[in-house]
Amino acid sequence: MIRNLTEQDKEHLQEALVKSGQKVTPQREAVFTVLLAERDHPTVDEVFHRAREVMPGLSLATVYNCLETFVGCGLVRQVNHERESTRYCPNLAPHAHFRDKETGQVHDIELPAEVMKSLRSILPPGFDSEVIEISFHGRAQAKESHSN
Amino acid sequence: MIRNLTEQDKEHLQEALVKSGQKVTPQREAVFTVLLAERDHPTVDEVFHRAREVMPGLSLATVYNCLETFVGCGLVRQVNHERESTRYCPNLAPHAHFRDKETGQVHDIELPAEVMKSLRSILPPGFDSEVIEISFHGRAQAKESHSN
DNA sequence: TTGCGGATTAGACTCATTCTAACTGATTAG
DNA sequence: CTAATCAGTTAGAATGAGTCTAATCCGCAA
Ligand SMILES: [Mn+2]
Ligand SMILES: [Mn+2]
Ligand SMILES: [Zn+2]
Ligand SMILES: [Zn+2]
Repeated sequence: MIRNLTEQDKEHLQEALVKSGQKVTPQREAVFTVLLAERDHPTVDEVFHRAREVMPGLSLATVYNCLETFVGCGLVRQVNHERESTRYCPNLAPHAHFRDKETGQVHDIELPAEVMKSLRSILPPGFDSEVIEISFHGRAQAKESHSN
Repeated sequence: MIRNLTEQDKEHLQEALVKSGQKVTPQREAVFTVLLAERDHPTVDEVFHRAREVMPGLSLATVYNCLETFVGCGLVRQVNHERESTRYCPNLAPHAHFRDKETGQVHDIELPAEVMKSLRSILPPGFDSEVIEISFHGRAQAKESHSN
């Protein structure tokens, strides 16, 4: 169910943490493992329950802390749709999100550099944007999910 | 401060409400007036306080109700940025939002049809989107706000 | 050993939003 | 005219995601 981190994933985690002056801990490894295992944009609660299967003592507070830490050092992105619970995404490539009206599932949508550029170009002079969030809402044909 | 609704605005309000089987009420007029008076994407609380100046007995619950009604009949859009309080926007033209990192102010960004089209085009087959939300976050040079 | 500082933890707290149940007031039916 | 109806309004309670607090825990270094 929850595969272990590859050596490469471990390095990725360690490098990002150390670079921002923080430590690799068992809890952080567990939470990161959960995020990489199933890239379905889980909520904090979902991460919590999944991580507990492998580390039963883990607390919800720590899951919040770990995720905040990861966001802070650029390991994951937060994903919000309206006022629903925040979800987390370890996909670092520029991408948009598509939320299925029926299932609630969130899908990644690749974002070509050319589209990014045309988006930046609509900003009037004086506006300088660091982050652009794009989210779609609609129906997606059921297409069995990659078990990764 | 809070200009009254023009005849045209009143018709717009009435038509949208009646079309979805609802009534024009003094509270709804007051809330709508507030939204049109200052197009700064106010939160519910801001709408509440502004509307109270002209209708002191108005309740917060009613402001929530009115805004939900307006969203339901397409008179205004909800605007969310991360998990901040929901804001409301009466601009019905397709547009994106730019949130100023420093001031928190939200600005409308016109969205050319051509950009919308290129966005739709990045959806893989099987994905059908009704709503596309685009939001920028960064710095905007202070440029005195139009007093409308 | 002991001390330090970051990390973890349980539980209290916040606060935007939603829910509930009583009330109001306009309209309709008898 | 009453009375029934019904959408809308209202105050206040409840909800729940997220944040905060204060007490440990623990690896490391003096
Ligand atoms: Mn789907
Ligand atoms: Mn500004
Ligand atoms: Zn994603
Ligand atoms: Zn707007």
